[in-house]
This record gives sequence, C-alpha cells and structure tokens, in this order.
Amino acid sequence: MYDKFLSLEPDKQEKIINAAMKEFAEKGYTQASTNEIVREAGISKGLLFHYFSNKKQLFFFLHDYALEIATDKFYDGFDPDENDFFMIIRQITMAKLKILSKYPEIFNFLEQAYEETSPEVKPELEKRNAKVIRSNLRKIFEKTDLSKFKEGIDLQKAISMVSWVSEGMLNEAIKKAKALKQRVDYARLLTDFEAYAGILKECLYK
Amino acid sequence: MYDKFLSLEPDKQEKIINAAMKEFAEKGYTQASTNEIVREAGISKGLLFHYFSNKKQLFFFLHDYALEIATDKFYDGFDPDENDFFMIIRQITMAKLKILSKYPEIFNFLEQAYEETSPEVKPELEKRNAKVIRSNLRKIFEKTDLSKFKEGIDLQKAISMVSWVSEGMLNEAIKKAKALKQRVDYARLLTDFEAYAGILKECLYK
Amino acid sequence: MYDKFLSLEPDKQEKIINAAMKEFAEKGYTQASTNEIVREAGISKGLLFHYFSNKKQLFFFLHDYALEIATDKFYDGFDPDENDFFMIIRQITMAKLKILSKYPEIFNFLEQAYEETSPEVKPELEKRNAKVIRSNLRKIFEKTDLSKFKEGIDLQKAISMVSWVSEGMLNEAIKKAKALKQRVDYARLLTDFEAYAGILKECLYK
Amino acid sequence: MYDKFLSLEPDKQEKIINAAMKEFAEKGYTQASTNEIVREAGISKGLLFHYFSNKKQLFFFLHDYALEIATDKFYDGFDPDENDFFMIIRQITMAKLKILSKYPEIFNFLEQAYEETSPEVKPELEKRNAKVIRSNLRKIFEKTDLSKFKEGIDLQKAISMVSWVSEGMLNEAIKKAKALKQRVDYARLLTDFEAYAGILKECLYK
DNA sequence: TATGAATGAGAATTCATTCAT
DNA sequence: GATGAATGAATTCTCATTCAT
Repeated sequence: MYDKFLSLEPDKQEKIINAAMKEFAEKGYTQASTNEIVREAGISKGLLFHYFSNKKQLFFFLHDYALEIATDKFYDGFDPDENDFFMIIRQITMAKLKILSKYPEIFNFLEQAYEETSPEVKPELEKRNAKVIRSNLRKIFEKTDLSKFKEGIDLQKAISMVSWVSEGMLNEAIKKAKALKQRVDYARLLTDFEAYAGILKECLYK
Repeated sequence: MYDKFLSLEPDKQEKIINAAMKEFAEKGYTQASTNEIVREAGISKGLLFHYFSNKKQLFFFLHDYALEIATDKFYDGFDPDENDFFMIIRQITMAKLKILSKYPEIFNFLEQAYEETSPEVKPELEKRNAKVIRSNLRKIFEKTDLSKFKEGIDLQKAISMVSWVSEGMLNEAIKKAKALKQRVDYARLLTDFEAYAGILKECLYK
Repeated sequence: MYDKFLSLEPDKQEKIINAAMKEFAEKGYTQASTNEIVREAGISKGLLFHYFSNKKQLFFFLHDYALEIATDKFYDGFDPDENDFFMIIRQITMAKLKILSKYPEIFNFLEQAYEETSPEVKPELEKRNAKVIRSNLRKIFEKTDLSKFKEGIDLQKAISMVSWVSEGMLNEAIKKAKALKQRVDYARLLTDFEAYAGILKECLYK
Repeated sequence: MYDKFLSLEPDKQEKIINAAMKEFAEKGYTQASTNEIVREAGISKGLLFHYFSNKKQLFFFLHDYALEIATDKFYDGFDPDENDFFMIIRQITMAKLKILSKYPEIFNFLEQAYEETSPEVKPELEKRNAKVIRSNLRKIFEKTDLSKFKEGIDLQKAISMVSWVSEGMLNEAIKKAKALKQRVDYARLLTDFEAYAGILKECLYK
C-alpha cells in the first residue's frame, strides 16, 4: 500500500514523515495543511499525492509508523523475567515517559491522534487504540504472577484499578509539567508510584 | 454579552442551540460549519452573526450553557448530609451517568469540547475545565469525613486514587455501551462501584 | 428632501451628524459602516433609514451641510473692502486654515470627500467641487482691482498661478503638520505667503 | 516575492494584470472585487491567491509594476544635457502627459492609487509617493543650473513655485479634457507652459 | 518520478436595507 | 416616530486534489 513511499531514499522519507507528523501534531487532522507539509518537507504538492492518495491515507500511514516505533522501543530495557504485577506496571509507566522524552514528535503526534475528534478519522483511530490496549493488556497478563494476589479478589478488577491509578498518575504528571513548561520529573514519578503501589498492595496482595 | 440572543423567543433560541450543539458535537470546533448550523436551525446566515459576533463566541456561549445545565442537574438527588468519601464519589459517578442519558446532546457536546484540540479554543477550554474540577474537588473535600481514613495515609493520594478508579470505571462502561450501541447499565455500574469501593476501603479506611 | 430629519430636535440631529461625519471621515464612503454610525449616535438602525433613504443620501446630506457651514463661516473676518488680489488670496488661505482648526471633523469630512474615489459618489462629488471652486473664483474676480496688474498680462493665467502657488503652499504646510502630528504653524504660513507674494508681484504687478 | 507570478507565461500575466488594474482603477482598493478580477481575467478563484497571498499584495504588486513602467517611460526623450530649470520642468510635464495618453490603464491605476483613501493601503502608498517625489526632486536639483536664478532668491521657494504652477496647469488640462471627453491638447499645453514660464522667469531669473 | 499551475466548492464574516411591531 | 430582528448576496481567502508536462 505504501510501497512506493517506502522504496524512496530514507532521507526523503524521513523529511516527509517529520514534516507531516509535526503539522498533524500541532494542528490536528482537520487543520493540518498539506501545503504546509510539502513546504516543510521541501517537496512538491504533486509528489505527496503521488505517494499517498489522500490526506487520510497519509495520516494513517503516519499513525501506523508511529505506533510501530513506539511499540518497538517500548520494551527496550524491560526486564523479561519480571513477573510482579506492580513492577510490570511500573516499567510500563516509566517506559512511556522515556519514549515521550526521546521521541517528542512521535508522541506528540500519537497524543494528538489519541485526542483527535475529526469525524473523518475518529472511528478508525478508536478501533486502533482499543486493539493496542488489548494487546498490551494480554502481554501483561501473560507474564503476571497471579499467585501474589489475595484469594477471592476479582483479578480483572484489580488489574483495572492499578492501570487506572498509574495512568491517572502519569497524565497528571504530564499535565502539571506542561503547565509549568518543564519536563516530567522522572524521580518524583517513581517515588509517587511506589507510594500508590504500597497503598494498593495492602488491599490486593496477600 | 449574549443579551440579544437571550431576549429572543425561547423556541427560536432552542432551535439555534440545538442545531449548533449537534454540529459542534459531531464535527468538532474546526470542522463544524456555521453554514450547516443556520441551515439546520432554519435561520439566515446574517442572523447567527447578529447574535454571536463570531464562531468562537457562539461556541463558548454553548459551552457556558451546557456547563450550567449540567451543573444544575448534577446535584439533583444528592444527599446533602452524605459525608462518606466513597458514597460521595458514588453519587458523582451516578450523577454523571444520569446527565449522559437524560441530556445526550449536551453531554455529547461537553464530551467533544473536553477533547477539543483546535488551538483556537483549547486554552480557554482547559482553563474552564480546571476551574470546574477545582471547585468540585473543594466541595467534596469540605464535606468528607476524613476521620474514617487510616492514620498516616496521604489524603491527597487517597482521594486521587478513588477518583481515578471511578472515572476509569465510568469511561469504560460508556465505551462498552457505545460499542454495543446500548445504554449504560445503571445497576451494573452501581454494583461495580461497590466492589471497587470495597477493595479500596480495605487499604484506605480504618 | 431632508425635512423629516431637519425637524428633529437639534440635539439628536447633531449627534447623528457628528457620528456620521466622523465615520465617513475616518473610513471613506465605502468602508464607513452604518452600523458604526447608529452605534455612535445612539439610535436604532431603522431610524437612520427612516430619515435617509440610503447611505448615499446620508452622505450627500452631510456634504451639503458641511459645505454650507464651511462657506458661511468662511467669510467671517474678511475685510469687505480689500481689493488687492494678493491680500484676498491671503485672506482665503488663512480663512481655510482657521476653519480647519475650528471644525476639524467637518473639514476632515470634506477633505476625505474631496479625495473620495468610490465610483458610487465620485461623479457627483466632482460636480459639486467644480461648482464651489467656480463660485469662489467668481467672487474673487469681482472684487479684485485688476488695474494693479501689468498691462499685457493674461489675467486668467496670473490668477491661476497665484491660486496654485497658495494652494500648493497650504497643502504642503498641512502635509508637513500631519507628518509631525502638529497643528499648522499659522505665523509661519503668513510669512511664507508674503515671501511668495513678494516674488510673484514682481512679475505680475506694475 | 512575486516569483511564482513572474515565471508565468507573459500572456496570462498580462491578462491578470490588466483585469486587476482595471478593477482597482475603476473602484478603488476597497470596492475592487477579487471575484470580478478573476472573472475578467478568466482564471479560477484559487489561482489568484496562488500567485498573490492576498488582495493587498496583489495591489502593491500592481503598484510596483505601474511605477516601474511609468518611470521607465518617463525619461524616454529627455534631453540629458538640459540644465535650464524651466526646460526640465517642461520635460517632466510633457512626460507625464505622454504616459497618460500612451498607457491610460496604468495611468488611471496610479492616479487612483495616488488618491486612495483606504486605511489599509494609504500609509504604504504615502511612503512610496514621498520616496518617488524625493528622488525625482533630487534628480532635478542635481542637473539644474542654479546660476540663472536671481541672486538673493530663495531657491527652494522658487522651485516649489514652478512645480506647483506646472502641476496645476497639467491637472487643469487633464480635468478639462476629461470633462470634454477629449484627449489633452499637447500643443496647447506646451504653449501654455511657455507663457507661464515666461511670466515666472521675469521674477526668478536674472 | 517530479513539478506546480489550476481548480472550485466551501469557509467565516459583513453590510445596507427592510419590515413587522 | 422608533425599534432591532432578519435577510442573503457579496466579500476575501483556503484547501485537498488533479493533471499536463
């Protein structure tokens, strides 16, 4: 589907990808301008539409691409033998943050795509997000040592709770950092996580 | 500011409000078309701009309006003497759900506005959301019987946790209902809430 | 034609006239907004069109009015027995300047009208300007003591020359004052006039 | 800045320039309609804004263009060795007239631009006019043989006077020709100039 | 591959004028 | 006399997409 584009010299590919991601991340799907993209990428109008048949296809190509990179890099530095649920969640939370600081454009793009409201792309995006989350959850489940949980506890609920708390914590940290125009305080986040985990372990673990 | 519009006959007001809310909810700020709004409302192009000096002002008028109604209805059926933190959060969760089912138009609009990414309105929306959340949090805090919490627990953290869990629960229920094209199961949500509350109370309450 | 308007209480008349003149003077015929005029005058939209059947008629009413005032006041302080051509021209030049400082709005309006380029009003304005100038010239001629001019000189040409020089001088003084955001230097203008007159007399007068 | 437009085939350029000049000349900046321009030029709405980013830029491109042509043609037939002030002014007066009759479109446009009152373009136009006039005056001064003037005469004043008289003469000739819907009588203008120059020389030259 | 001129529907907004009250 | 709601054509400008070269 994107063969034409992918057989292009990597330099040019990258220039186009970066220009497009930046524009979509900044302005959202609707207001992103293909004019601006070709200007920033230094290519002609016609060429963009030679590679991608329309704006939507370009957008979803970028989404695929970003998701792939984000997922690839995601498990870098993960301890493959870790099986404690809280430690896994901790790794995920920290991994998200790490990629966020390493690839700001990609994550800005994904973040923006996550919040996208344009009816032209929203349904497909929601489908994709659900899929990503489901597959991540499956991976976590597979590894988790469930024997540490109290007997009688609804495991699904326990996992949901920990996920919501860690997501809530991360979102708040990001929001606060944005407001102060600073980077997220990595060390602080870890300490916080330990605190929340400590409280939750009391009611979830044996 | 909106005097002209507000002194209009209610019927016409309503037609305009409904048409505009629907359009904004469906398409988001940028792609919502004032053309479409006047067509749907059955008024002339000039009239809309006679009442609202521009698209942005119209949007924020609707936001004010929706927020006001939502807030009004929010506290209907609240037990003013309730002081148990978990019960208060339960009331909030259920109130949100009630508004969603009773005023789907308004709820859709607010939801869309909450996710809005257009740089033209995002900053002001964020300010408003922060204000609403802050004032709600204060109300909750004021009433809460904090003596029920374990000594030594970080109250701020405890409250955040319960909020994140209840929000996560509600969002998931809504998402599931949407996917199945059904209404949210009110009774089920209550039962779930009790379950989550039961678990959390164990580590948070004395 | 304007009876309705003229039988209005003078206060209201004045408010409308001033508001309208200000708007036309500031923005020119095309860009002057009747909305702005009624807002400034504190009357309703309908009322303006009750008195003046359209924008054009309002504009020409103002033009009549301004011309009349300007002409009436023009000859205040003129020495009726002055018959020296140069002295008459000097009086005219100074009278213009005096009214200019006394009625800045009226003259701004007339000045703007004089430069007006909108095809909707330009032809009629040109007709009027020609008439005014012709009638002024006739008045000057009638009084002038032509015996002072050198014999053999083309009187028409002599008069034109002096007029052009005095107009050029006045325009330049106004332009300079505008650029420096100051009032025209009355005394300086008189001195200049004497200088120019001195030179010209040498070739025009016996 | 106008590269895109200038690398267009001359035929099309001309069509656009002519259509736009005509529209601006006829209606003035504000009331000139880009719709009308594209209709007259036989191009699409989008194309005009592909070449010129907005109405204002289009206007100033035309102004540049007109000024350049006018300046070019202005000095055709000038005697470079002429150093008599009156002869130089005579050449200028005649050159103006030549452009008027040879390039009426351009002349009309420049004339209209000179009188333009729209606040959106007036300041820039005034700047340009001042610059043109200044540079023209410098050229005249440089060449002029000042030794012919009477000693003790204020040269600045002398020059102003001759300029005002020749401008007044030309303007009147144009106005008269317009009123009679005829061309300006070239020969008559020359004779008149000699007459005025003759009178003025008497008081200005030794 | 690559260009960029060309399209034209559609966007938000303005404005003089009308007319029922 | 007086109001101001209502009109709708006209305004400038944008934009994804096409296509001849």
